[in-house]
Amino acid sequence: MSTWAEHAERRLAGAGFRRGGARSAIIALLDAQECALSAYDIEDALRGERGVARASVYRVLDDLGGLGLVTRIEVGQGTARYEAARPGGDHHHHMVCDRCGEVQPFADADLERAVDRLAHRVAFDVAEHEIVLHGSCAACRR
Amino acid sequence: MSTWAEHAERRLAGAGFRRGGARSAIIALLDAQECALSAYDIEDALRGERGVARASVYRVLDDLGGLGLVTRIEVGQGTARYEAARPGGDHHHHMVCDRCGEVQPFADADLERAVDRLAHRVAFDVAEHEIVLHGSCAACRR
DNA sequence: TTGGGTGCAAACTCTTTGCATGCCC
DNA sequence: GGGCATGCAAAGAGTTTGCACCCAA
Repeated sequence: MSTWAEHAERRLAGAGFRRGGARSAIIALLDAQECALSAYDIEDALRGERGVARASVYRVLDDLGGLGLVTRIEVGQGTARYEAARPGGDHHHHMVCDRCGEVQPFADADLERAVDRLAHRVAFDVAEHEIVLHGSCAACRR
Repeated sequence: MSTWAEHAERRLAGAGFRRGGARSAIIALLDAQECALSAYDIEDALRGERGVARASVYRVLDDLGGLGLVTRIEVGQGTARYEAARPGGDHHHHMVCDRCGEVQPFADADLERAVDRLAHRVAFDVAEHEIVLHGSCAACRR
């Protein structure tokens, strides 16, 4: 058993990447999150401790994405979000509050089964799926 | 029984909008589509017959979206797509080929039921949902 | 020492906004 | 004639790229 950060660093090393301060900081940050962060969130969160250039944020996320270590989600509003792709059962999707922009994760086995069944029926080689619920969160609904 | 274009024009008039050539052209184009178009697709398709400025494309799509007449979908790649929201049973979702970018619609009653059941269980007022399958289309898979 | 990793700044893409003109009512 | 609809151009936001410097190997 090891953390996702360790797993990611190992995979990167195995893929021929060198180590780097910016990348390690981003990986550690992602590992500590419960839900997806935008590139700006990441840049902002790291501003204090060491600072990472925006370009590096995108480059690192792209590298991690290429190895399947992070998942990129689009919740609308034109900003992509990224989260650690932990191996094994943490598969989940997102609810987005269209008023305040909050993003909350949820998981539903029924839904996953329905997607799996569907994936076998279509003329598409389905590798991933993304489900986004839009609406109002408890605080905004009132 | 009437076309979606007529329906849309009527709703716009009812909401206090005036008529306009650019908007009618966009509405007619959307009505003729089977699947979602990007803003660029729309500008491009209309270039010959009358030409519509990019700004107008976005403004019209925004107006239509505000009245619930079009659905905006995000399939990744940072570009939004829009399609006519026809009242009644044409609810569907999309499969995106990550290699060639093709977007294909699909519908699945099982999936819809699972989403509906889920929507009742979560601490969110779910208004809409979007499901995107990523993978390879038949042509790219080979 | 070598080449990948990073920072900075500029470029790019998609989208929105400001303002002047034109058309619907 | 009045005011929304439209076109054009510039501004914004998010993301990508070019290039020089730095650091891991």
